[in-house]
Amino acid sequence: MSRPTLASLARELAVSRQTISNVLNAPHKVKPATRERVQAAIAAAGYRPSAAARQLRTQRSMNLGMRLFPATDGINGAILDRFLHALTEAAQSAGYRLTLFCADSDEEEVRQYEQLLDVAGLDGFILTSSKPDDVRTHWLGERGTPFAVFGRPWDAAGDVAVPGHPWVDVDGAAGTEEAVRMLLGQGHSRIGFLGWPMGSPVGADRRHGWERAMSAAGYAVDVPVLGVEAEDTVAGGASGAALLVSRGATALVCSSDSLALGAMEKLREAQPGAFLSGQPAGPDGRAAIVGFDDTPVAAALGLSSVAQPVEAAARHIIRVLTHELAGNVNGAAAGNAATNAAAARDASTPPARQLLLAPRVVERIPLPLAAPGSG
Amino acid sequence: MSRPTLASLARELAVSRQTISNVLNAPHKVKPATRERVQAAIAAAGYRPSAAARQLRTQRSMNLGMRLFPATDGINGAILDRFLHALTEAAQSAGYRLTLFCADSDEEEVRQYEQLLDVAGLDGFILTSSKPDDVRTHWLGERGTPFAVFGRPWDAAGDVAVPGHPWVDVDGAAGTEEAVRMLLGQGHSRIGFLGWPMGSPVGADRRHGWERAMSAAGYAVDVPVLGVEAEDTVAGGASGAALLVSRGATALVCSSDSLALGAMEKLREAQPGAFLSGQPAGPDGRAAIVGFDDTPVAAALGLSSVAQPVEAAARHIIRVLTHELAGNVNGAAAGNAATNAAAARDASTPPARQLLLAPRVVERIPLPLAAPGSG
DNA sequence: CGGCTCAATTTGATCGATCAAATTTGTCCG
DNA sequence: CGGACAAATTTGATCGATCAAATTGAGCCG
Repeated sequence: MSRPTLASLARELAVSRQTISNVLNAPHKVKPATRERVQAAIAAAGYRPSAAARQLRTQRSMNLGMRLFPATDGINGAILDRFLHALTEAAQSAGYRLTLFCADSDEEEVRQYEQLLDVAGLDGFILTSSKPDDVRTHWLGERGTPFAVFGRPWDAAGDVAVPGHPWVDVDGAAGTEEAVRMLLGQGHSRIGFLGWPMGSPVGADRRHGWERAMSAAGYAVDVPVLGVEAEDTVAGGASGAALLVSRGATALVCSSDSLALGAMEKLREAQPGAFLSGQPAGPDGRAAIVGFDDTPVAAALGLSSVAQPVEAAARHIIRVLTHELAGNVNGAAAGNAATNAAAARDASTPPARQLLLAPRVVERIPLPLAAPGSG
Repeated sequence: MSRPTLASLARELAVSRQTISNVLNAPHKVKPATRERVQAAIAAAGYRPSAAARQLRTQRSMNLGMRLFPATDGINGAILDRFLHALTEAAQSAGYRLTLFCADSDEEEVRQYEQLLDVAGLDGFILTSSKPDDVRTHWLGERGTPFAVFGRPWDAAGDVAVPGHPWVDVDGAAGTEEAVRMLLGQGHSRIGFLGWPMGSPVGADRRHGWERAMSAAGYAVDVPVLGVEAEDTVAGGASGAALLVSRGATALVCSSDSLALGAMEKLREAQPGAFLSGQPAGPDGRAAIVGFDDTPVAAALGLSSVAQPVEAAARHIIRVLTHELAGNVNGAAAGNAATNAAAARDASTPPARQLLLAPRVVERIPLPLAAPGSG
């Protein structure tokens, strides 16, 4: 026999379609006795309402969309895997499905929104890699389509703007700040920063944390000297690290694991054993290089790194988005600008529409095999 | 004004709904003059048929499902990014959408199939990581749901079984074979193999290619000695490499980039410069270690690696799946067991239902910064 | 007992497309 | 001119759910 429908189940049970529908969507409207009888029948028949029919009538698809970027890098892009998985899982347990799509540019992405809204009736979108003056958020905002962004909205000056749409981000500055504090605690004082070229708000944010921590520790004078820019590649990390070491740095905080990896490679040759295993200042062989993103490579090589809580970010994005979709539109009223996860956890209060999560530094001991004399 | 519908457009044009529908789905049934008039109106109004309404009537959702595995490793899992992106892109340009979902186990995955088929009416599934005696393919096969697998069906003995469902895979043995040939060409003869513990059909396949190439070159006698198993981690690679070197290996073919990375780290310490830069036999500083999967890490570190054509695999999976969905069910008749991409390219002939793609070895020169004297 | 209220349930219309069958239009030819 | 036959177009029913309004039933009270 084929899939049961409301009508077929209704006939079998000698009740009306609407009663069964109510059991599912408004149980309080149904007399307890009937409700239980119907519920039992639903379970027995394995009845599941058709999303298409439901969508046709209600104009809601229970479907969220997200653009999949091409895997450009891979070392840093590795956290996308984790983000996507957590997102899918969270959406799923909130009763939503996740639809992926591709686009070559932001304009193309907007065209896809339009199409997916018309054709598939998606209920909302999740955006990543927010940019200053983002055409996508403008379009969605004007149209009134619900969405949430992983990444702060950066205005043209690189500062945080407040356009009021939901977003979740990780506080990069707090991450590099903590990394510096860790290195200070290990006895380092000449701590360099290896960052991306100017122009990236994310990069500027991470650099800012380093500056703040250095200044707070009384090393403000070193900031102009020990901050270096390099292209975000392994080779860039190598040359940047060489420069920093020549300027007297004994420890490095990097904007990415690619850079950190390059630095590690370079320093391993330049000062075998000494630098890498933390000799100048750090006890018990701790690395004096800290990367960013805590990619699998860092874990594999024993490289310390700043870990972003991407799973928490993904879960919160879904929480905010589904909250808005549940009818709680807008919300300039409540729950803005939280700086910790507390507001995010409580299910009863509305989730923070803007949330900045703190990363944490994962401290690692470099692979023993990198130390001489073990082969 | 709101979204145009078939009815609203029909009223405007003074034709019937069905005529417009025919223009879209069966243009030949409409008189050219009318057709063009309608097409113009469709374009002008920006009309797009509602997928939900269409699905309700036709019972086809134009939606494919794929389970997203948790990012366990990341070094090796990195190719998933590329696969997923290519898959999404191919599905999109074939007019299909891609829905993701999560599951904790294969049984749970099957439960998700059931739910997604009932609720969302997915048209088919893409499976990854095929296993011997796969419950998922059994279930889908029995139920008659279309699907395609990235990965050969391995029977319980680890050999290829032929259950007739569509699959695409990469010929791992051919990859390791080519890697060995490359190393032979560089003058190496004692070429070791660093693989996973027994039990993985994929691992056995890769080892097999090494054995074959070694035997073909007249080094069959070395096979029992120079094949070593290690856990698929960087640490495992390090200890395995040490063992192989102690047995006289001068070059290594590995089952993964994780293993290769570990080997590289280890050998760099043990025989600085000499081994890594190919001194024993290879000229011009070529690496004597070859990894597998060509992950971003390998690229970053200048590690040679066997590259899987995952994009081509993804495109072919979509091609086969959509071909079946277009009504060409089954097909024990035509297009089986192709061993190259030729059959895959021709759009007129039916796509091969089973396709084994050849990987290629990406030869790299180790990072210059790893050579002494450059810092 | 009649009438009123409120809870529980049912009925008919609707969402936006396609299918199958009916109808209109057009062409050709005796 | 009329009739057969094919081409082009239209009509009514349908997919499977929800919405809004109508109906039935129970309980209460004067």
